[in-house]
Formats: sequence, structure tokens, C-alpha cells
Amino acid sequence: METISQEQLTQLLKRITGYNSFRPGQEEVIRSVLAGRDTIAVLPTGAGKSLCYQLPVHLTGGTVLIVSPLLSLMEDQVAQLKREGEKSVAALNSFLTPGEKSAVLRNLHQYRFIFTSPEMLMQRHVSERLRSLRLAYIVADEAHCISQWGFDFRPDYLRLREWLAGFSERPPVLALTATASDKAIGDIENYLMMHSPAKYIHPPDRPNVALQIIPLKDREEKTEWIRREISRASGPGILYVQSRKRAEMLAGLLRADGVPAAAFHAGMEKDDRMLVQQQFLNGELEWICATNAFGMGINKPDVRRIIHDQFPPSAAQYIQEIGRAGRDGKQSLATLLYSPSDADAAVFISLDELPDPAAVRFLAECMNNGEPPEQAGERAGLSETAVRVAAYWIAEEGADGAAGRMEELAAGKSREIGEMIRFAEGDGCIRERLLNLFGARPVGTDVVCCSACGLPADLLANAVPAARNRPALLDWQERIDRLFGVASS
DNA sequence: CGCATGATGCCTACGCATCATGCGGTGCAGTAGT
Repeated sequence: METISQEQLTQLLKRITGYNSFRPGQEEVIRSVLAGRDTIAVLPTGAGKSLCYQLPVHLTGGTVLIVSPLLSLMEDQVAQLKREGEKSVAALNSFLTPGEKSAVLRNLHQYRFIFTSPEMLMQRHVSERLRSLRLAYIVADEAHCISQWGFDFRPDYLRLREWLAGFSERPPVLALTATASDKAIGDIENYLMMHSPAKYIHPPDRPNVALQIIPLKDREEKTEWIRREISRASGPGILYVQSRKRAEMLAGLLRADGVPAAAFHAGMEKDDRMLVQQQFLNGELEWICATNAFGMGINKPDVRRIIHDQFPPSAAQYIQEIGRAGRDGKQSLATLLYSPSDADAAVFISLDELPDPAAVRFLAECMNNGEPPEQAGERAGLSETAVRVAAYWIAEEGADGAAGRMEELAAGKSREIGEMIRFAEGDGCIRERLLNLFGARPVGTDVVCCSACGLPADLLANAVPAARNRPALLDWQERIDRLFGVASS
């Protein structure tokens, strides 16, 4: 496509969004897509990543396919596009009834934006239909999921590679994410079949997020610390924990202390999750006690605090989670509570579901004999996820290859946990040591840095919000009075 | 691994100590059955 003038691009921006100028980072990415280049854009959340795929199609024509990791994310984005007046949008996913789905599949060409999941995309009839479409470009939204989930959780993310390889003329691919380690970037390039992609990579440092590590003896001490801290310091904040049960337990304790808090984890009903998320976004809830299910696609600019009850199993995940603080640029604080026994729990959680080489060989043997993998997996005591992952690697690389892969994955995970332990136990500037793991350096000067460099005593020790001094629930008389509009004295 | 929960053992009624067992994150899709 011929070069687009500055004026044309700005006019288009104005027409589509009503804005007069791009936010930092957007224009380069849009130009790269328009030039037909494979592109990797690592932009902080809130930088307006979605504009990067929304705009170019108005000049290229055709359809954009957006591969998205979460149904809720697709729904949000479809709703937003519709609010902006875009009518030709579809989400191709399991929310559709069979009838709706085949209607969408029949009329694919009339959409400008099609959102789908990797799993849906990999279904044969879907993948063929989509590949035969005139696609302007293909977008991998939250592209770090390829790296974070593809290998041991959602293998369909890795199958994108074969799907892309099946094009005779593959459209350009745009990968968007907020955080990406070198490994993630490498996986994205590799599994999205990118050819010397243009890379626009925002540095991982967040100067306005101060870092703090607090060593504590055990879980009980952590619980006490959390109650003390949260009852005196204001949020909004996210408390990350490693189990659903502990999320519920801590949310309960905080509520009993008068803190508007709620749990969030994958074991909750979809409606409850949406409600909690919405209340947090609206400021009705001050704290969320969550597993790692919480965060992706949530754009709340004023999160002041992130507390980790335990470290997550990789530095990439840690930096992603603390990156949810302070998107408005204001001073925020990320606290990691550390006790030596955390390491074992991290190892357990992260390696438990990974099938061991013997199980992989057993599964391969059964599959060879024509037994369905699900059935064989059950005999081997493997979870549904483990079976799917193992079956993927067996199909890709054979029994020995897959067994080797599992060892490699386990070793990689152990190494990453080791990195987090050294990070938590180490000496010296926390920011420098964290960024070091990404081959980066602190970018800010005059920064409230970390607990190793020294934090001011009053950091974020704001007055507890007035709302919290009211009882969470009014007594029944007052509630009835309110219902009937009687002014209470 | 560490923690929480439930079962067992005591030895005849209750409550306590001890042991055994289970559980621990992330999501899609499709199907069976409300």
C-alpha cells in the first residue's frame, strides 16, 4: 500500500474515534500494519492497543481476524466497537447457539471485525472458512498468552502456527501485548510465523510503581500483616493469592474488618465474577482478593496497590501483575510478601499438572493402539488439561519428543521459580534486580524506588476513605427508611 | 511441601491428641441434563 500522509491518517482517526491525535506508540504500529509488515507491539495497557487494529482496516478494506484469549474480552471489544457505531462485528465463540454460529460462518465476508478464540479457530470447518476469507490482517490480542499458556495449558495457541502456514498468501500478523519477556517475544515470532517483524517495545519499568519485599515467617504472619496493612492504607488494590480458598478467606477477613473487599477466582460463577469486576471498576469495592484469573483486559487506571501473598511462578507473570498498578501515572506500591516455604507451594502448583515423561509414553502407547486419549489419560490419572497438552506434543513430536518436551517444560518452570526465589531473597535494589531478569534497566530518575533503596514512611499511607467508616451494611430500620425515602437523621 | 479437614483412638463419655487424606491456577468448547 502506498504511503499514507499524516493528514489522511489523522482525518481517519478523527472520523472513526473523534480524537484529534494519536497516543504515543499508536501511529508507528498502525503504519507498520498498513505497510503490510508483521508487527509486534508491546504497549502498556491503557495506551490504546485496540486502536492499532481498528484503524488500518478502514484503509485496507477486507476483514480483520482478532484472536483473543478470553470470551469476556471479546464481548467487551465487540460492545465497544458497536458503541462506536461499527456494525459489522462478530464474535465467533461458544456463546453462539449452533444456529447463530452457522449463520455467522455463512456470512463471514460481510464482517469487518471477527473475534474468535484459538480453540474455535482450530476447528476444521472454522479454520478453513476463515482462511479462505479476504483477511486484511490477523491480530493476536494479549499475545503473551501464546508463550504463557500455549505450551502446557491451551495448546491451540501453538496450533496457530500450522494454521498460518496453510495460507498460500498469508496476511500480515499483528501481535499486541502489554508485557513481553524475551522468551515471549521469541515464542510470538516463532508460533505466529512472523517474517522479520517490526517491533515496537515499550520498556518494562514502571517508575511510578514502588517495589517492596517483606519477609515473613509463614502464612499466619502474612494474614496478620495483610489485615493490619489494608485496614490502615487505602486502595484501590489487588491482593494476589495462590489458591481460591485463600482468596475467599482473606476477602472474608477484610470485610469483617470493614474493608469493601471481594474474592475473584475461576471457581466463581460467571455472573459473580462480572459483578465483582464491575464493582471494582466503579470504585464500590476497594480490594480484590484474587488468583491469577484476575487482571487481563481490566483497565482501571487508579489501582494504587498490588500485594502478593506469594510470588507467582515466573518473573514475567510477576511484572505483568504489578503492572496493573498506577496506570494513571500516579505513585503506587507493589508489595511482595515472602516466606521461605513459598517455594514449595509454587513448585507444586506449577508442576503438578504437567504430565511426567512416563505418563506421556503410556499415553502415546495407548493412542497407538487406537484408544482415545481422554480414556487413556483417565487410566493414567491425568487431568483433562494434562491429556490435551500431552496429546498435542505426542502428535507433534512423537512419544519420545513429547516426553522430552515435558522434561524441558518442567526444567524451565523450575528455573523460573528459582529466579523468583533469588529475586525475593536477594540483596540490593529490587527494581534493578527485577528488570535485570528482562535484560532491562530502570528508566526513571527521581523515583520512589524500593524497600531496599528505602521507602518514605508515609508512602501511600493515605487517610482511609470516608466510605469505609460507614458500616458496610446499614441496619434494617435505616434500610427500610431509605427504601421509602425517609431522611435519616 | 504445607495446610485444613475429617476420621480414629482412647476406652465408655467427653474432649483431646494423633493420624490419614485431600487439596492447591490459568479457559476454551461441546454435551448432557435441568
